[in-house]
Amino acid sequence: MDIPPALTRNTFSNLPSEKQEKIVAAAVREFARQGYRKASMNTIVREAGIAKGSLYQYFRNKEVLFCFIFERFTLLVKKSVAEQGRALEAGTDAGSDFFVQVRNVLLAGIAFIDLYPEYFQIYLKVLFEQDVPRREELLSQVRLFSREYFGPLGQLGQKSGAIRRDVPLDVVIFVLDATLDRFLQSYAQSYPDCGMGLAKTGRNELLDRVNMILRVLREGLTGSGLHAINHDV
Amino acid sequence: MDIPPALTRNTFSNLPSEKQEKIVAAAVREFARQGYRKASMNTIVREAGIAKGSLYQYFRNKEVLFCFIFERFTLLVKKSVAEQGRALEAGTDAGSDFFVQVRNVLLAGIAFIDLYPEYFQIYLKVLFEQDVPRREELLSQVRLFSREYFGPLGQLGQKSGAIRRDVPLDVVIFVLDATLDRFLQSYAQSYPDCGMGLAKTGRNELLDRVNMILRVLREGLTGSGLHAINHDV
DNA sequence: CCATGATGTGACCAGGTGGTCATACTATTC
DNA sequence: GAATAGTATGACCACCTGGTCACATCATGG
Repeated sequence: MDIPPALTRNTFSNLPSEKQEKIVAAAVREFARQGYRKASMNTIVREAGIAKGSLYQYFRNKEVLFCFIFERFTLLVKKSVAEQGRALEAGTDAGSDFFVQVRNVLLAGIAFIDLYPEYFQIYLKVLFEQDVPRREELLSQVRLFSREYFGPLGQLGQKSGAIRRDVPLDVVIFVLDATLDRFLQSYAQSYPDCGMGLAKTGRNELLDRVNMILRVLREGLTGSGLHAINHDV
Repeated sequence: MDIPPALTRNTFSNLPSEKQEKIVAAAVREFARQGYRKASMNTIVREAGIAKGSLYQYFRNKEVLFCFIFERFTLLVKKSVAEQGRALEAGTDAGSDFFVQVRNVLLAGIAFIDLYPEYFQIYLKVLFEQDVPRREELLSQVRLFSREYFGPLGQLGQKSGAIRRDVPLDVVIFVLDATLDRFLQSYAQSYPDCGMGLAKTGRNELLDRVNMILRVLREGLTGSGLHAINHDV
């Protein structure tokens, strides 16, 4: 994504170009607050304490700057899931229960938000904005949940009998994706007021919520398995 | 909300001010496509085939125009739920099963989108935009699902035993809201690719999906009630 | 047919946008 | 110290935004 210059000189100081980092830091803040379109290059420049011309020496234009940052985001995501994968291997429950895995994905998401709240905010903004330059391309590189992740998982679940087989995989994934996605959104911001106030609660209550949501996904909203009759709603 | 003028003259023709309607129609299109911020008054004026000054004679500014349209939307919503309420009274299942009611809400949402897709699009845009002028105030007037609607319903469900009591009402509402909301989003647009292609499918398949999603919400993702052990995920 | 007041019009405004470029500066080399 | 190349700067550009206003047009009442 554009060759950030000034990396050929190496005057011993500023190896990874401290100026570029200042720009990126300011840009991340601005994009997280405003989304792509509303973010102002002037503001970024001002907040970075830098001249406009300098910015455009490092990043050809707004789109390039944004893509650079978003690619950082996808890198951080990949790093995170890799770490989480290793953590799982270390534990005993590699490839264990379907819902344990789902829970782990959700917890990984929470951990990511805790670590990089601004980057996650940018991701959300892209998700909701319509005209980010290379939106589809960028999003396809992350896709935290969704088909690619839950697809195989759900398939295995259905095969092993952990997941009911009388409901198409599509629907399974849809419900999972909708719930988890919304949960993370609620966690990351105080989303359209339905957030249950997640962001404020302590660690324990949060885990409680996670467990209860998973229990509902698992067993449904009706208590224990005394349904079976009247399957057509 | 600003007194749209030209309603005092009444030259027999254009009773509800045909010009105003032209403006509103163009504005609805534009806001539905672009959301509040990105929508351009110039475009609206152009598409309405009208001079800029004229627009500003009917609506003091962009905010007023938008609020006028959004209030139309809330009116349409209220009309729709009222009609749906009457339809329910007519049928036999007034105040019946919790999930039947949830299903009805969802179907009402689908019907609304079919009737007024552009207005629903505007609603979605407001939901996802951050800096719409009187966002909170406007949204609070609709709130299709969410606490106010599902709160009492869920409470009754828990009391009657239709809904499990070992999960807080908050969580019940959260899962319901997340799933239904996302479903309507998927229906209204081809939402971030997880849409199961709802918009394209026929009526029957759509109802099928609805039923299956409700079944999952009801009974959970694991087949029939053979869980009970290992409640802590 | 004119006078009056409401409506319609588009050139115009200030302000903000992303982006440019001649210039100034600074570090390196000879 | 002079020459050279890399970097920093901010005034400036064209463009677009929401909004205004002096003027033209029109329908009406006398």
